[in-house]
Amino acid sequence: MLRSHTCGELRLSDVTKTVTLCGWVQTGRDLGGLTFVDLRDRYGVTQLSFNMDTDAAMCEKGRQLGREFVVQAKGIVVERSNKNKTIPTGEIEIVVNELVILNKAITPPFTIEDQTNGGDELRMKYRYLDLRRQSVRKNLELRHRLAIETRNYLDLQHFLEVETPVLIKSTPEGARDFVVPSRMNQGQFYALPQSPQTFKQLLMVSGFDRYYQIVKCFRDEDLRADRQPEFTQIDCEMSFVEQEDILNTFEGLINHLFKTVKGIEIPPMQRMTYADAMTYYGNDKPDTRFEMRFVELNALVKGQNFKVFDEAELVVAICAKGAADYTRKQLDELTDFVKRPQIGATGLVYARYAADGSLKSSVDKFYNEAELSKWANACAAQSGDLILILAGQADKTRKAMSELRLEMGTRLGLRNKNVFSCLWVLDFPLLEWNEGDTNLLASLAGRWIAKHHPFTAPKPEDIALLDTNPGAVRANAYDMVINGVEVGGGSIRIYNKNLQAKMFNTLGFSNEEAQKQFGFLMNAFEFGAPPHGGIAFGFDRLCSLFGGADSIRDFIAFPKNNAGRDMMIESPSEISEEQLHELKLVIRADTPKASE
RNA sequence: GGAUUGGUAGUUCAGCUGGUUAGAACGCCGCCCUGUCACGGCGGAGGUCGCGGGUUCGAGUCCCGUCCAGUCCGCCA
Repeated sequence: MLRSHTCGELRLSDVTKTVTLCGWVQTGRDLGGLTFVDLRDRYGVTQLSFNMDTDAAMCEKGRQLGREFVVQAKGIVVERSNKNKTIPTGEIEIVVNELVILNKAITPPFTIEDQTNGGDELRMKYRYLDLRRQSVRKNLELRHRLAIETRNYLDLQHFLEVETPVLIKSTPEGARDFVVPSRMNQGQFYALPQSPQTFKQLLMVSGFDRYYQIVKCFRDEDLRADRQPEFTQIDCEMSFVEQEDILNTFEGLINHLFKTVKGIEIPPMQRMTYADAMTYYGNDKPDTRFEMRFVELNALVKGQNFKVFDEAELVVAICAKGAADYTRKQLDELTDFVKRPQIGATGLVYARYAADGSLKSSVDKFYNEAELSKWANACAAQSGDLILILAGQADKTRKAMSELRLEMGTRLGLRNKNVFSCLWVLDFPLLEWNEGDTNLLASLAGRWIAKHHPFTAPKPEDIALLDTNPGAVRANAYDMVINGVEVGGGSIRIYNKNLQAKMFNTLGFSNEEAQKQFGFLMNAFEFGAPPHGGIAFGFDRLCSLFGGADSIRDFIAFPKNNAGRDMMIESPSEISEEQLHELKLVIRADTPKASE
């Protein structure tokens, strides 16, 4: 070993010891006859001390050290005369008597400190330097803890971690696949898994009745702050269980993680149906840290010659507690907010329930105070509150109101990152009608597609609806939502061959297509498939939530940017003619669509 | 595919309705400084104002295009 101790462990009790430390030079302070150097490693920072009076040659050497030099320093631990209470090693310093520069370093493009001066782009390009910063390293340490505690919990519950292949087969459902050309099978492609879905179901057929894996998944879709093209799931599946068993088992996992990693006991999780989530929050992943539920006002506002409300399919309100003193400027800001194209509302109506008990609205021309007080009643508004109302086509209005609700939650300080509100959303619809948007593969246009995936079991009482009203069929599917973030989701699977065939039928697969795409799974199910179900958690999102951050990138050692590029290694990149030739691939200059 | 914000020194940014020599802070280099820990003091170097075109007597500033980065919608669970 080149060192006897780390830079984070020496204390007053170690005084007089001769130690050898290795690390990077964080910074130096040359006071003339006296020079201090902060030496940093993963574990902390320890001050090296050089004195012109005691050892002029060594002091001269200490002065020569530049930022990020890698050095080995041998010396004696002494008590500082001036202690630094802000760091754990602040009561001691090392009087250096041997100093080896293991490696010089050029000046880094940004300062490697907690308060770095580096912008995101630069820090991504030099990610290996950014990772030297304590704040970034702490995020990866948190990720490590969560992974360890996940394994501890699932192991105690007799789950078995099994690896599944990464080079698999492309399927038409769900997200776009990343594909990998096969050299040995020319003209054919592997796909990278969007999740190990089919494999974990096959493991159930094999009798591994409790499976999990912390595993990379790949989806070739556009990215966001909380979406990466490759991301990590805690993927789980259980046999001989019902929905309730899964909910309890994984509520247990989340409880365990909060307790062991954050030291928080969380209350029993709330549960809400998808239908209620949409009605009361306009969102299938409501942030339940605060109430501010939707109140539908249709019955109270119609027939007063206010055209906007009269013609609206839905008139919906939220009550912002204590916001009646919002200024005209603030209300205009909110109006601008909802009118942004991403939100899509055409306007915002408000009613102030002033502190003096009077009610004033932006539509006083059409509604008198008696009518406004009915609104206030419906919203359970009290004096001092502000009622915000949107109207229009139901789906769009709910979506816009959901955004407004979150915005108001933020403005009113109701979204504290240290408060955690966990929720199960249940009874998702089984199917979704796909209009055939421009971006989807043409083959999927104008038919029903699975909201979760094609193996999700419908609720037994809804099976009959598959023939008459597929959109109304509810699934035995569930999402776990924490603070408005969907952290996990899963379902009870279909294990009955006939029901699976019916499902494929509803999804518009011919028997041949179903056989071709999923034959291996359907065949396996003929050999005795146990009733089973599972769940997958977005591990990166869980990390960012526990770390109180909005972006998952800070919790991934080497993330990609929003164009799917790794700015450090500069991938993706072109490959050589030779490689293309070997794969029998030709890059076309133009890219006409398959349908053209 | 779309909306939107930004791109000026190594870095983070300022730079007004277009105006003559483009600034600050941090960092870097040099000198001074014996208890600093955001050390302090003095001095210095450092710029293709993302790129291309246009308007103008004159463009960092206005217009068009383009590239890069961020956020969001679509998309994705």
